[in-house]
Amino acid sequence: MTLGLQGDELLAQLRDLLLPSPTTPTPFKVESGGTGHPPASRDGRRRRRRGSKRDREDSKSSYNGEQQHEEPPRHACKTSFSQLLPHIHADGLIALGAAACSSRRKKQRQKKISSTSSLVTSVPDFDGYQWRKYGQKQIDGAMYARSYYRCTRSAEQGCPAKRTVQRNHDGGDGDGTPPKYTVVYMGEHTCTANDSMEAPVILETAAVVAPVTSNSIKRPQSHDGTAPTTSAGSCSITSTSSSTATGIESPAISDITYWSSSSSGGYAVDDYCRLFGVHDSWAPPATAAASSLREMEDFTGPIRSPVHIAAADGWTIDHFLLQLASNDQPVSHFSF
DNA sequence: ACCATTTGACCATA
DNA sequence: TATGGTCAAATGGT
Repeated sequence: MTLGLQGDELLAQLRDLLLPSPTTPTPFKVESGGTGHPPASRDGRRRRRRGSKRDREDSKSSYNGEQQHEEPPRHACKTSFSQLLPHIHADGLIALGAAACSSRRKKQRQKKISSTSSLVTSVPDFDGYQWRKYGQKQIDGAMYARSYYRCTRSAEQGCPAKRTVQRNHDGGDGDGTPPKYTVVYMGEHTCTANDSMEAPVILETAAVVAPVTSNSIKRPQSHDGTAPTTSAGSCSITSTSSSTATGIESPAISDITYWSSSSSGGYAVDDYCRLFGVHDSWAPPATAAASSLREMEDFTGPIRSPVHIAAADGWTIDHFLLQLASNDQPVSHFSF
C-alpha cells in the first residue's frame, strides 16, 4: 500500500486526530457500573414474533432488504443503556425522560445530539470504531432502511457515540459502482480504547470488487453480498460540528470533501481520503438535512473513517494502518 | 449454548 | 398524528 508519502508525518497527524477524541476528557463521568439491573419487565413489550425473515412487507416499518452491516461483538449490550444515559451529559447528548430503570416504558431516550457529521462512503463499516447495531428502520421516503449503531463501548464506558448508516439511492445498482452509504455520526467518542482490537484504528481497506473477506474490525458474519463493507473505497464527508476544532489542515482535500459546521464536535472522517487517495463524490442525501455544506478547508477532529487503498488483483486487503496512537508504535500493518 | 442479527413494539418529538 | 429513534425478544448461525 502506500502510505509512503510523508509517512511518519501523516501518521503523526492521524494520531493526533484520532486520539483526542476517544481519550478526550469529558465533562461528565460515566459510570460503567450499574449495568446489572434486573430485566425488569422483560416482556413489557414484545408480544408476537414476526416470521423469521420478514413477514410484513406492508408494514410501514423496517427491513428493506438492504443495509446489513456487520455488527461488532456486543459487549454489555444487553445491559440497558438507559442506565447509563442519565449520567451522560456530553456535549452531544441530552438526556430526556426520567429515570429509566424498571420498566421499559420508562426507557430513557436521548436526543438532540448536537455534534453530528455525515459522510458518504461505500464502506461504512470500517471507520476505526466498533459499532453495535441496535436498530434498523425504514425511513419515510428513503429507498433503503437506516441502520442505527452505537459504540460498543457505550455500555462499558458510556460512550455516547452513535451513527446511522443508510444506503443512498444511487450507486451500487448494478452499474458497477459500489453502493454508497450515508453515514451520520452523532456524538463524540469518549471511550478509551484499552483493548488492542478495539483501539481506534485507521483502517485501510483495499478493495476491488470482490466480495471481500475483509476482516478488519468486524465480524464477517453479515458480510454477504449486501454488506457494503468492501468495495472500492471512497468517501466524502459532511459534518455539522465545530467544537474541538484543533484539527490539522488538509489542504488537499477540498475537492472531495465537504462539510458543514454548525454545532460542536467534529469528525474528520476525511483526511484519510486525502491521505490515501480515496475519492468519492459527495452525494447529498436527498433528505439529508445537512445544512450548509461548504468545502472543507480546515479540517478538524479525529479521523474516523476507513482508509481504502486500491488493491491490485482484485483482492481486498485490510490494513490496520494505525493503532492506538498512544504507543509510539506508529503503524501496524496487517494484511489479510 | 452462545452470540450476533433481525425486526416489531414502544416512545419522544415534530 | 406521523415519523424517527430505541429497545429487546426471538431467531439463526457458529
